[in-house]
Amino acid sequence: MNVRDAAERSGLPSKTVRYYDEIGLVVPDRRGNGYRDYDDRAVQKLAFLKRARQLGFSIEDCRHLLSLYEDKDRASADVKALAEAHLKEINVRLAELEHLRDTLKHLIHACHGDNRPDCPILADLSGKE
Amino acid sequence: MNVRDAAERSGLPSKTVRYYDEIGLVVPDRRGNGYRDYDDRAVQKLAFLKRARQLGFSIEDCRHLLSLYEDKDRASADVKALAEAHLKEINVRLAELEHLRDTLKHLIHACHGDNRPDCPILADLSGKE
DNA sequence: CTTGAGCTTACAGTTACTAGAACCTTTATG
DNA sequence: CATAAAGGTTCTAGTAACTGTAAGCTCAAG
Repeated sequence: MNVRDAAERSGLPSKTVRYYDEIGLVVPDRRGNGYRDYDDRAVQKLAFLKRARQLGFSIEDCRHLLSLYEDKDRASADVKALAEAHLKEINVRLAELEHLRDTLKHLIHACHGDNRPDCPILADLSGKE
Repeated sequence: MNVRDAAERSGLPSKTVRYYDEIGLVVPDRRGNGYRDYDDRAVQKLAFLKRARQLGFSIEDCRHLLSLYEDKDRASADVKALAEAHLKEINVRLAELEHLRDTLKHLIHACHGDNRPDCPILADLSGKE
């Protein structure tokens, strides 16, 4: 099937599907006219990628996951290790983001928000600590 | 003072300080030999930027904040609105990240992680739902 | 046969830097 | 005074993961 159909079935934009071909993630066959030709297996891989990307795995992680996915004899320990490393990163990002939110919340609360030029947000940003 | 000193005092890498000059965020004077020459005011602005970037404001937000910071007659309502919009984005990101973490946690827990090729993480990624 | 949709490639732009190369200036030392 | 190290300059390219745009080829329908 053509790229558009593969894109629709996998839920990705066609631009992205072409991009995944370009970087060698999912390389389709080509027809006589040069058009990409995706089969069901390729569409499955694209859908797999969409899900993995949504879960925040990087493209390189995805490449790895895809090869494990392809490999019937892969060890699930490999996959688990990858997922665990990823979870760790997510927890770090979460903590940072929460801290950031608290700081911002505090600043917004302290800011009167009227037309007086005195503003605690700017005061904090300028390093009043 | 030279770029290195300005960088050290503001807590930014000198590369970044030069970059901020290039994009017109903090443009220092130049000496006869072409060297950048930062004064205390410029260093203050750099430090301001560091803090604002740490809080997750984009460069364009920072440009806006900087002009408000410079403007003695700015309305703190403007700053507050910017901060509130930013907080909203952060909350969205937080919710997404939390959801992601829960999914991943669940998957890792369900994965036995030994050498058997059967792996629930890959099963989920392939769209078993 | 023409029109329009859909395919192709290639190149630029996005964000916020970072790395490296080639070259110039200043400062410290023998 | 010569020189070498340290630090300054600009420029280009690379990063992640696409997205947008343009020029041009192919195909299906009327």
